[in-house]
Amino acid sequence: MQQKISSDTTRKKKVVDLHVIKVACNECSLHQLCLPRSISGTDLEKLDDIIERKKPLKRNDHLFQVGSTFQSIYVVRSGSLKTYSPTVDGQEQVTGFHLPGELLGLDAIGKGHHPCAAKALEMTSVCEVPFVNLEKLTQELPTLQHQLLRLMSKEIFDDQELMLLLGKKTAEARLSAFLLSISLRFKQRGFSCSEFYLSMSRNDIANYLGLAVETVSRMFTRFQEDGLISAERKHIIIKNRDDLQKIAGINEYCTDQTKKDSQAVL
Amino acid sequence: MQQKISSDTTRKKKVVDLHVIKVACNECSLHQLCLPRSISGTDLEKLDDIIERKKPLKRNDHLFQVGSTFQSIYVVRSGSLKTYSPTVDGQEQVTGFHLPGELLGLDAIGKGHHPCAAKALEMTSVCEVPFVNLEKLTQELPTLQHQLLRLMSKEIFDDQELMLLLGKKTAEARLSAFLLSISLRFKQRGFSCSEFYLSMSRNDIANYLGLAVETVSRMFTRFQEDGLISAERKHIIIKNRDDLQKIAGINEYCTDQTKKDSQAVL
DNA sequence: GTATAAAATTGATATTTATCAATTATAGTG
DNA sequence: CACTATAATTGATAAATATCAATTTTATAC
Repeated sequence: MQQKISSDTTRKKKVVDLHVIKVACNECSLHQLCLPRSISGTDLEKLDDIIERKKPLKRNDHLFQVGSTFQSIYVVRSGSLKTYSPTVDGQEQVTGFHLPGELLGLDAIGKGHHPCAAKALEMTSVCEVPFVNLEKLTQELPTLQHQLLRLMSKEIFDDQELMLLLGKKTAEARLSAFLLSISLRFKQRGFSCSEFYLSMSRNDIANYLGLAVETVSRMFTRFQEDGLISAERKHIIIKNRDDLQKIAGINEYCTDQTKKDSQAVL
Repeated sequence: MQQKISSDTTRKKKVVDLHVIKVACNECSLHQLCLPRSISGTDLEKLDDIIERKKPLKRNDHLFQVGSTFQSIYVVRSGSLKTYSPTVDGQEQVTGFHLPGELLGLDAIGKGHHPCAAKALEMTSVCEVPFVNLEKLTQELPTLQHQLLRLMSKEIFDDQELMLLLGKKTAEARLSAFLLSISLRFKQRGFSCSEFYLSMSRNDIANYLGLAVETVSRMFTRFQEDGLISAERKHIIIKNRDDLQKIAGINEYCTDQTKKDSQAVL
């Protein structure tokens, strides 16, 4: 239960680190966690004190393996990762994609080890937050605890939205819901929601959606023919969001704020 | 942010309630939350103080509606519920089933309102835990906070297992994974894992798994013909767990503890 | 740059699953 | 108990998707 991580004495001075984090984490989901409005200067230093920067991961590097002991939660700073579980027949099943500002490892707190592996899809850097330290700190800072609970709740909420996605019957409904989901997540981090790069392969997408690669490829082609999107390899442009939403057949993923609000009411 | 619930003065005496809860919650997931080993007698009273018993729900009664403001998390004491979201075309999509000892409402903490509705599948009773009180109490009791985080993490973990289920390609893989999942959950609560009653309709199952009702029905028939299960209406007997697991094609849901352990190691 | 490997696309076919329609079984109600 | 509505099953057919095979494109290594 002792953490070796914070015994690292070669770390740069707090103040400098903090400054960098403050700037870079502007659109990060940990932003709320790291820098609640009400937090005081000394509290902020305490929090900064427990956050580590991992050295960047290269494509296909693992952030953690299946079954590895849980020590920290991670926030994607840049790049992206996929999480996956091994299946009986030696294949892997992709369980999620993690974009900048999103969290990894929350599913491991309960059991003490990671139920899935996390692999970088491209050059990726993450922040590491040793959990024992974070938990200790939440006892001192009630706002921090509240933020942590909110973030975990959001994770549960997001997972359930993805279950809605995977519960869809047709391949086109799944793929369009997937694309809208990615689009929304980019938007939430301050990126364009109508134009973005998919870092994951068609194979990963197919695996994740429970479809054959060929089907996914054909759907991409069809969506292009129908003028719904432009897909140049990994470069995606959403050209007709409305129709995509109709195909997805769910009101969960709409980026239109008015719709989202009306949905929230009863 | 004020809670009207605890202003109820007609509630029975603490000590009596506590006793009942202690006995009945033996196999409840809130057991860990309610009654951590290290908790002292007075702390226990404090905790008991914030737990409410709702009056039992009849079949098709709602525990909460979509969009209703979040106030409490709930634990299923007996019976069962389904959660579902409305889709654009006026249909509903089932997002989960909740068996005795399982939690509801954790997905609502972040946004402050319930993203899905919860409806009783049969006569059902739940415990209600007003969240502001719980959160306040965790500040006093570090063990309680730890348990709460563990439970939320477990929820995330469970959701991801279900995503594995829904990501499966074939109908038979989905249904067998579903049955094994239910079986495991019953086992975890101390019920039989080889014989149980499904409280949800075939329609709900199909909806949840992203399949047509007819397909689900046919799969039930096929599984019976193959001697995998016995399905007399809602009464299910698992007759050949090994083959079911092969069909499910994943090692996540195995109830065999040895397999589970070996899986945990890298 | 070329060679090689990996990823993505496309086509043809077989399998699976949804849909439509009808029947049977079950549960709820007066 | 009969009556009604709902749920579940079964069969036939159409539609969707997986699989197999081949090709093209892109990425990576040398």
